Amino acid sequence: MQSAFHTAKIREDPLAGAKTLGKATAEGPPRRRLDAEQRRGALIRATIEVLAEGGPREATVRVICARAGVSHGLLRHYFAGQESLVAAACRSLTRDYDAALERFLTQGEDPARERLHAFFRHFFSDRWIDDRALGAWVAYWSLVRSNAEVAEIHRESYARQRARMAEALRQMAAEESLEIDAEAEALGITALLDGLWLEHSLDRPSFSAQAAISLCDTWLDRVVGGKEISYV
Amino acid sequence: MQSAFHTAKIREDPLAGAKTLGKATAEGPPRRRLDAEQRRGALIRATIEVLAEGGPREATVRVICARAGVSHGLLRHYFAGQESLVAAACRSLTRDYDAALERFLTQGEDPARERLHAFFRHFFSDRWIDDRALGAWVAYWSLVRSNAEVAEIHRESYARQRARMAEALRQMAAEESLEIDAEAEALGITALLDGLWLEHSLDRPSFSAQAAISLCDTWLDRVVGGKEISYV
DNA sequence: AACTTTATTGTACGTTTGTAAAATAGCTTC
DNA sequence: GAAGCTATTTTACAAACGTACAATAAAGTT
Repeated sequence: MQSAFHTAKIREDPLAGAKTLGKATAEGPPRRRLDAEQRRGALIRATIEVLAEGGPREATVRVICARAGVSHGLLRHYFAGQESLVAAACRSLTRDYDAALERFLTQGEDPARERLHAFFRHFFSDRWIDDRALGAWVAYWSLVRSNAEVAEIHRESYARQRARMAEALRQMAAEESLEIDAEAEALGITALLDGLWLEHSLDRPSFSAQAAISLCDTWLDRVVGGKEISYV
Repeated sequence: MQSAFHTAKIREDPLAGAKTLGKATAEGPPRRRLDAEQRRGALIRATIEVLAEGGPREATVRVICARAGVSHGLLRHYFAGQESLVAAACRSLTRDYDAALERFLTQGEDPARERLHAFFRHFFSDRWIDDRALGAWVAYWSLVRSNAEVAEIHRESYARQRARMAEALRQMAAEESLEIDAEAEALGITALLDGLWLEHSLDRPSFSAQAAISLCDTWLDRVVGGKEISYV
């Protein structure tokens, strides 16, 4: 990887402006002991960022730690090794997604159809359609295949995702007196969401976020058609 | 990467059984000079396989060349470097996909709807749902972001993909006297295909190939519903 | 203020990395 | 069959890799 330019080795200031403690020498900011959970969180966040920007190949121990504003020796103090840290980052990623699903689909007093629409809007907003997000997710998918722990994380996360979606669809059907196969419809709209999100993230100009949201809403509209789906 | 076991350094036989030429010493099969296009093809194929099995991190120059049955020094004789080879592999990947699209959607005398259905079946058959295929595609996606050349490959490939799909849908609409927004419907079904394929490849047992095919057919059925999609 | 604990750094080490370039050998041409 | 071309291998090398571990210092305890 000699072609990749060297990232600055300069130690980043994890808490600029708080120089009252410790001695700030000319070599940079002083050490700061951090709460274990905070440090772990910072390392995980740094891993996601680096994974997102440069892919798995650039996500080396030294680069991750530099991004976290920490020397590379510290990684093994909080994680068993690089793989373990990356797995933790993947888990964090799926947790964020699941939290968004729960917030939009299972909370609030709005009709289910409106809650679903709100989630579509959120999913194609800048919160998720982000240069960084795609890289992290793609790196995550690439690890699902090679890392057993990450594969398990994915299995659980995907099942929960579909279950939440099916539940919302069931509520919508009840509110609107429709007969639907909620599991099959959930599988479909989840795949539609994933596919639209992937392609929109890969090449933003190829279609608008509004087009994606419309297509998802259309799926809901067409659910009414009620033709049986053979869900084997 | 000390955890990764060392792959056997033994030279693989690129053409077992053809030992009439050269001297086959005890150290392995003799060298074979190959046609430039064949050698390039072998290296590209090896890159896809390695990318698929181990992801971008394991796809090192030495591993790729070993898989191609060639010493690692040869890579630079056919490609400018590792990145260039990987870009060529991505191009090959999209070409295969485009060829399948053309074969199923634009050839034959069957009604358009049946041709689409045949493509769905093909897309979720073992030809595409393959442990190796997913890894290669995920690696490809991860490069779309970081490699400008691969990004351009994707842009062209995706546009062609949607155009072919839209054309098939237009034919179906004409044959069945429907009024549809072919571009929007193509965007939707393409995303549905991508999403289903991704999730099915990531975790095969989570739903059957038949379920995926049914969902795609259902999309076609529901296109009839004819509600206007605002495709911005 | 001295002592303990341990978070954090810095250095070291053996491997592996991508590429460069010399050495070798297969095929063609004369 | 000797000469020439170049595909292929071999060797070499500096840089970067992940991990181990001794050295340092920040915070808590007495």
